[in-house]
Amino acid sequence: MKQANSYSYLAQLSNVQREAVENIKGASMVIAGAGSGKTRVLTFKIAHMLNVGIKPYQIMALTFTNKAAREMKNRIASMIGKENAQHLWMGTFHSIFAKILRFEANAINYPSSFSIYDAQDSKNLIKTIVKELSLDNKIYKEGEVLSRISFAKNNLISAKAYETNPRIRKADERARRPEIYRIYQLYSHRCKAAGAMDFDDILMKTNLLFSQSEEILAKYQDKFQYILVDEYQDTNYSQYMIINQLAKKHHNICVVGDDAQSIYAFRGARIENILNFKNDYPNTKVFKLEQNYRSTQNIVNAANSLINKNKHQIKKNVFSKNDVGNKINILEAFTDTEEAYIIANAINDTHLREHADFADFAILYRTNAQSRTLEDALRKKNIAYKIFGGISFYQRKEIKDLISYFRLILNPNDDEAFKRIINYPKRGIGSTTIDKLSDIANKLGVSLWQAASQIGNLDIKINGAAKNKILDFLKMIKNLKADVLNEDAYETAKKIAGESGILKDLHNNKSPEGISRYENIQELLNGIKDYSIREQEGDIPVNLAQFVENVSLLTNEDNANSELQDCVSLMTVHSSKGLEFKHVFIAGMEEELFPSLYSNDSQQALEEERRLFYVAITRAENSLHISYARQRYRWGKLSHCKKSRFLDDLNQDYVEYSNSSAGSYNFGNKYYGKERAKLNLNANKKPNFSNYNSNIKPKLNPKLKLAKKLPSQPTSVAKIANLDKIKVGTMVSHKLFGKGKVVNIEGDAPNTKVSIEFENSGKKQLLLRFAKLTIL
DNA sequence: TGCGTGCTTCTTTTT
DNA sequence: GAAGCACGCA
Repeated sequence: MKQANSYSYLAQLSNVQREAVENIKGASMVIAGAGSGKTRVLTFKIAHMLNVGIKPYQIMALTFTNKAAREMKNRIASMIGKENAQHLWMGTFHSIFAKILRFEANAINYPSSFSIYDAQDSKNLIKTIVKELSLDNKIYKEGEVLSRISFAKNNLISAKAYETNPRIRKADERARRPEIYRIYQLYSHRCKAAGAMDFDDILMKTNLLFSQSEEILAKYQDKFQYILVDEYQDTNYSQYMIINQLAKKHHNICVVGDDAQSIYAFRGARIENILNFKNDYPNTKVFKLEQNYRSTQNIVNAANSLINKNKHQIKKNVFSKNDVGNKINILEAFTDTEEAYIIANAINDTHLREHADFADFAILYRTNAQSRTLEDALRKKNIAYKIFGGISFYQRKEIKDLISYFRLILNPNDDEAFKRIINYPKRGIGSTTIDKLSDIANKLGVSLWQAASQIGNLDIKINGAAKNKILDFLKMIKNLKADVLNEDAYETAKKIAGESGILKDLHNNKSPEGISRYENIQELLNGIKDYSIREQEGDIPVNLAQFVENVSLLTNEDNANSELQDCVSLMTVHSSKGLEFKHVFIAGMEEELFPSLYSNDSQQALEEERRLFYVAITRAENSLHISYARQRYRWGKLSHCKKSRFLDDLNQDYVEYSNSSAGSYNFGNKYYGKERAKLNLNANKKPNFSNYNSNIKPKLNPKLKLAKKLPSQPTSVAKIANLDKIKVGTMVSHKLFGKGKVVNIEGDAPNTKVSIEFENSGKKQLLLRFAKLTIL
C-alpha cells in the first residue's frame, strides 16, 4: 500500500468530488449535474481504488459507450500506469456481458461463438416469421413487433411468460395485435436454432445465467467485488437486475448519474432505478455534485429554468461560478436551408475572428435526417465536418455482406448471415431455391446451413443445377473455415474478401457507388488491422473470431472518422451525451421535430424530450445558438413549422432573439442574403417558394475528404436539367413507352406529375421525380 | 432467375 | 428521402 502523500491527485478535486472518490466501500450514489465533473470522479475513483490496493480485475465499470470506456481507461492508465488499467473490466453492459456469456455459453446451451443479431437482422427475421404465420404485415410491422419483444425482454418476460400474462395479452389485443406472442415464441426458437442472440438477449441471458446457476453467480460476485455504473439513469430493468444480483454479496456498488439527463426511456430505461436506489441499499451514501465547471452562468441558468418545468426530478441546485457569458442566441430563419447557411457562416466567422478550432463546434439536432441540409451548407463553405451516428459504417450494405461471411464461417447456423450471402455475389441461387431450402429447414427444425448440408441425401425438389451451386457454396465456406481460428485476423479477412468474390464484384463496378463500396471494404480491412494491433496481447495474433465478436457491439461513436482532426461535429442530441464543446448550435427547434411528434400524447414523453433539450443545452461551454425555421423540407415536401414550445420554457432573461431578416444578426449576411434574394424572401412578405429549388447541389471541394454518404436514389434527367424545359406540348421520349407529347403538368417539384400522350401506348401519367425523360 | 422501372409507404432517438 | 414491393421484360 502506498503512502498517503502519493495521493496528491486528490488535491485536484473539489470537496464533494473528493469525498465521493474516497468512499470506496459500501453502496454510494453520485448525483452529478451536467458538467459537474462526473467522469472525473469516476476516473479518479477507479485510480484511487487501484492505489489503495484493489486489484484491477476485481473492478467492473459499466459505461454507456465503448468510447467512454476507452477514454476513461486511457486516463486511468496515465494516472497509474498501463499495466494495471489494462486488466480492468470496463465497457458497455453489452460488451462486458457478451464476453461473460461466451465464456459461460455451455451453461445456457449456446455455442460460445454465438452470433449477435443487430436490429436489421432481427427485423428481417420477424418479417419472415410474419409471412410464415400468414399474418398481415401491415398490422404486424416488424419495427413495432420488435419493440414489443424488446420491451418484454428488457423486463425479463420470456416468450412463455408473455403468452401466459393476461395483462400483456390484453394490451396486445387492444392494440389489435393479438398474435404477437406467437411471433415472439417463434422468434426465440429461431434465434436459438441459429445460435444467435439479439441485443436484448445479451442482457436477458445474463440474467438467466445468474438465476440458473448459483455457482456461476457466486463466482462472478466474488470476482467483481467492486462495481461502478455510469449513466445509471439510463439503465433498464434487465440491466438493473444484473447489477443487483452481482452486488448482492459484497454491496460495493457505486452508481453515477443524473435523473435530469435520462433520455433513453424509449429503450426501456427506468428513471426509477436512480430514484429508488436508496431503497435497495438503505445505507447508501449520496453525493451531490452541483457545481457546473463547464458552462457560463447564462447557459447553466437557462438550462435550469428549462428543467424546472419537469415534475419528476431530484431537486438539485446546479450553479456555475464561471463568467456570466453571452446570452443564448435564438434565431428564426425562413427555411431549413437558410438556417444551415447561417450556422455555417457563423462557424466560419467565429473561426476567423476568434481563431477557434473547428473541433470546438458542434451542431446538434433531433433526428439524423436533419444532417443533410447542414452538410450541404458546410460543404459549400469548405468547412470540414464529421458526422457521428446516422447510418453507421457497420450498417452499410457492403460491410454487412462481408461481415456476414465472417459470421457464417464462425457460426454456420447463423441463418440471417446465410440468407444475406448465399447469393451475393450472384451465384444463380434465386429466391425460389432459397424458399424451398427454408421450407425444408423449418420442417426439419434445423438451420439453413444444416438443411443445405443434407441436400445430397434428401429427396428434395431442388433441381440439379441449383443443388450443385449450393454445394459449391458450402464447400467454399468450409474451406475458408479451415484456417480462420489460427491465422491473424487481417490476413483471414483479406482472404475471405477475395475468395468470396466480393472484392472482384465491387471492383468491376465502376459507378461512383461501386467505387465507394470498394473503398469501404478496404477501410474495413484496415480497420481490422488496426483492431488487431490495438488488441494484441503478447505474440499471439488476434484472430478473426475476436474481431467479429466485438464488431456487432461497436457503437456509432467508435468508428467516427478518425483521420479528420480539426472539424465540426454533427450529431443527434442523443449521441452528444457525455460530450462538451465550446460552441454549440442546436438546429431545428420546432414543434413536431423537437419535441418530437410522437411525444405529444403523454406528459412523460414530453418530459423526456425536455430532458433531451436540457442535455443539448448543457453540452455548451461558451456559446450557445439555437435556431428554428419557419419552413422546412421534410419528407420531400416543404411544410410550415412552428417555434418549439421549449423555447418559451427558457427564462427569457438569458436569451436574445434575432431573425435573419433583421439584418442585425452579427454573423455576416453574405450568404444568406444571396439565398434570400434567390428565394424572394422578405420579412414583411409571405415567402414565395416558386423559385426555390432544393435540388441545387453545392459545389464540393474535391480536396476535402468528407464523411461518406450513402448513394441517394437515382436522379432522373428531368429532375436535374430539364425540369423547366418541360411544358405542355413538349415532345419527350421515354425508354419504355417511346415518343410522346406532354399534355398536362400538375403539382410542385419534387412531386410534379406529368401526363404524356404516348404515340404507341396511349396516355400515361408519370411522376417527374422518377421518370427518365429525354426532351426531343 | 435477374434486372430496371414505377409506385407506395412511412417517416425518432440506440446498445 | 429511402426502402420495399410488384410488374414486366430479357
